[in-house]
Amino acid sequence: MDECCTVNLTVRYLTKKWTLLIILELFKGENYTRRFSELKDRLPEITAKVLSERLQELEAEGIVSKTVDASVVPIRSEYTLTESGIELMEVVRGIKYWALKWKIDNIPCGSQECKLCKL
Amino acid sequence: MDECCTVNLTVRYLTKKWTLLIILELFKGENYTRRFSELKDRLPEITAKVLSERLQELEAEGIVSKTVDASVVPIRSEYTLTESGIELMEVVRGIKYWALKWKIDNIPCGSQECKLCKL
DNA sequence: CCGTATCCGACTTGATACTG
DNA sequence: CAGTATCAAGTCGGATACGG
Repeated sequence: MDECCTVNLTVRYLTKKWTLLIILELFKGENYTRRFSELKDRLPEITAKVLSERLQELEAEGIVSKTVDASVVPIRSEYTLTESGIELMEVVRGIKYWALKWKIDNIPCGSQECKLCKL
Repeated sequence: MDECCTVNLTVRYLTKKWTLLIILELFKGENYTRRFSELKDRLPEITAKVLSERLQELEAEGIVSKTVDASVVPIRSEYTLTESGIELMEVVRGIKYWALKWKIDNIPCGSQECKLCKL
């Protein structure tokens, strides 16, 4: 599979755990931007370790860009969806529409808007 | 995360390794149907164990239906995409379009149609 | 505050072998 | 052909520690 096509490769990293949910959280931020701690707060069960790993992977793929303002204390770092990252939201929306159409009866938080888990 | 909403839960199992690629292979079969060995042949690096596990999960989710003809030797079993499964192709298409738009230069097999990996 | 590093246990996936 | 069993390897989660 190492020598396979782009689409296959793309499925591989987009479907890594947390990746799509991180993209969704960035999308919901002002200017498609969120800070590390904001992401961590909004994805309550992710660990700093995995969040850090995923953000680096997304940056390497050109899906997320990182800016650091070291002139302030404490340091302020922000992660922003790139143009390609924003377009990935179509994939997340596709999953959401499908889930709301076919799995709506399973919603434990009682809302199609998924307020509880901020989705 | 165990007590989270449907969309979140849906992302969780749709993004398990191989799941989307299995759905794609079924979609490409006649009548959205393929046999176990066909799937295995077309997903060259999947193991029988994982393929079996994923198909059972997809069946449990109502995405795939299974039919077995035990009257022939060897036994013939077929897996077919349900209506909801067919609609999941929109998600796969979304990923494919995105990949072809943003990652086209990385294609090692030299084809947008991904002939090498049957994608 | 924003991380990275490490260790470790748990869960997931992979490799191989082996049946009806 | 269509799987299952077993065991090894990889990935993820959780806690903790540490540095910019």
